Amino acid sequence: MLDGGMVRATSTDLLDHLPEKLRAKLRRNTRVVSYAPGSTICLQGDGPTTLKIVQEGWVKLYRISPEGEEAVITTLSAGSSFDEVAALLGGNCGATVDAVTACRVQHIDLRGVCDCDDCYRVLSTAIMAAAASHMHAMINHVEQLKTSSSWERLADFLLCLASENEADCDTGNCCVDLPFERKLIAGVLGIKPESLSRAFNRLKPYGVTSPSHRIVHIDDLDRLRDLRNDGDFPETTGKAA
Amino acid sequence: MLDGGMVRATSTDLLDHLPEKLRAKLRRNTRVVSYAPGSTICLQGDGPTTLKIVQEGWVKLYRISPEGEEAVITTLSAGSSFDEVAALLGGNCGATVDAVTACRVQHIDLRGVCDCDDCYRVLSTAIMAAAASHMHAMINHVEQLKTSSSWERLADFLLCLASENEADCDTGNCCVDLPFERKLIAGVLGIKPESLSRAFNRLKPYGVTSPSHRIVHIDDLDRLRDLRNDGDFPETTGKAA
DNA sequence: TAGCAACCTTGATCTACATCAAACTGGAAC
DNA sequence: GTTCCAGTTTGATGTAGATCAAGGTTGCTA
Repeated sequence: MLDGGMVRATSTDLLDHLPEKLRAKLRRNTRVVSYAPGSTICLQGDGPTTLKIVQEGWVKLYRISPEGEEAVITTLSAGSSFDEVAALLGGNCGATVDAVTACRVQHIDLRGVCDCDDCYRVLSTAIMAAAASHMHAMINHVEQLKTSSSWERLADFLLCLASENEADCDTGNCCVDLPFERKLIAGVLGIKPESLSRAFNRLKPYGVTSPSHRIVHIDDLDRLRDLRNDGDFPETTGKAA
Repeated sequence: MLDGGMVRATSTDLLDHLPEKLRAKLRRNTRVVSYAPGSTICLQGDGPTTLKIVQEGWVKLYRISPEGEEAVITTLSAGSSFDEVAALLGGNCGATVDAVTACRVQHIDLRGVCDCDDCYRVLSTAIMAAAASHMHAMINHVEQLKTSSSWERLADFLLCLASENEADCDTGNCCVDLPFERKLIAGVLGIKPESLSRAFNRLKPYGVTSPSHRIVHIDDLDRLRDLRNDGDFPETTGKAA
């Protein structure tokens, strides 16, 4: 529910629980590439594709619609992977991926890696787990797009970010660093930047303030969480309190 | 693009290319269940779940949001499977599934089926292929929700249905049988029934007419397809021609 | 075939979000 | 610092879709 349309950064990744022997094998097929912000990591349809794991920074997956409009599918950060299944089965890249911030990405060529059934079993299990988790996130995203308003999705997005910085945020107040520009946040939420700005205004009466473009302060996480669970709504015409 | 948010019915299913020996093994773990329209096949969170394959009829996957609103994730028909990965890895059911029409569903218990690595390799490959295809469909759906209007999504939905009845529909005119009630079509498209009704009206000037609630006639498939590719728009105020 | 209930459509109105234009901000380069 | 420019906000207005209420259809049952 509260994934805010964004796959969460984790400290671990898909390779973490593989046996050392297989990891060594994969390491030999790995190319680590650094990307400048805005550069393209792979294009939808490219193939045969590699397994990609974000080591550092943020990337966005997106499509360009026939009308030329960009549809952000999701954003990913360190620990997240993509194209897992396609890499193992010899398929193509499922969406275009751009670096949002400076970032470092592992490209792992899985072709021929799993000549032994044992390897295949272990690796495919890890890959299926990752695929299931992506599926879960996408289902949440669709649910959210179909049932929540823009400010509700924004609240979910902020709560999700907050729960990632567990360090300083369990309950009570909390400072959230926005990982990328608001235009992209708008894209993730499926709205325009102007509407995002107004969505932030709607959350102000609920203790969500923004001392600068990249920082958001939440007075009371539980209050915001309740807002998203109770069906309790902010004033339709609400402005800064 | 043109999947209309709906995973297409196929004559074949996930099991079709498995070796006979494995299929026999799976058959021993299979329970075939018939469902009346409106009955529930499984609940989100149920577990450990089974692999489910629709043999006949239509089912819908959905979630109930905290506010009690139903969000249709997708609909599936004969040949489509769900919960594949969760069944193999011992996870839970990812969404609630209801029978939309009378239908027959295989439930396959995958626990313990793959004691041999060989089986696992073959089965997991088939499962990953199915998972990748679902992922692809979900990405299309998100793209569609974020970039297309209600009538555009309806056009995609109809074109998708039309392409399934390939028999009578390649180009030119074509009759589409709606597989379920319009209220559910609205849910699939992420709009309300009233809006669906108006979306149909918008498509009338483009040769989409409806002699009865369950039948839609498309004068010229290519014209409708062009409409979705060219960025050419129907009149904002368009009514029945 | 009459009656009923569920489904669907239509009209009037309201609201959320988009659009367009203008002003504002804040960080990078000079 | 000043300048610049992209990113952001704000205001005015337009439009798609939601909502609410009423009226049609369709198909089932008797």
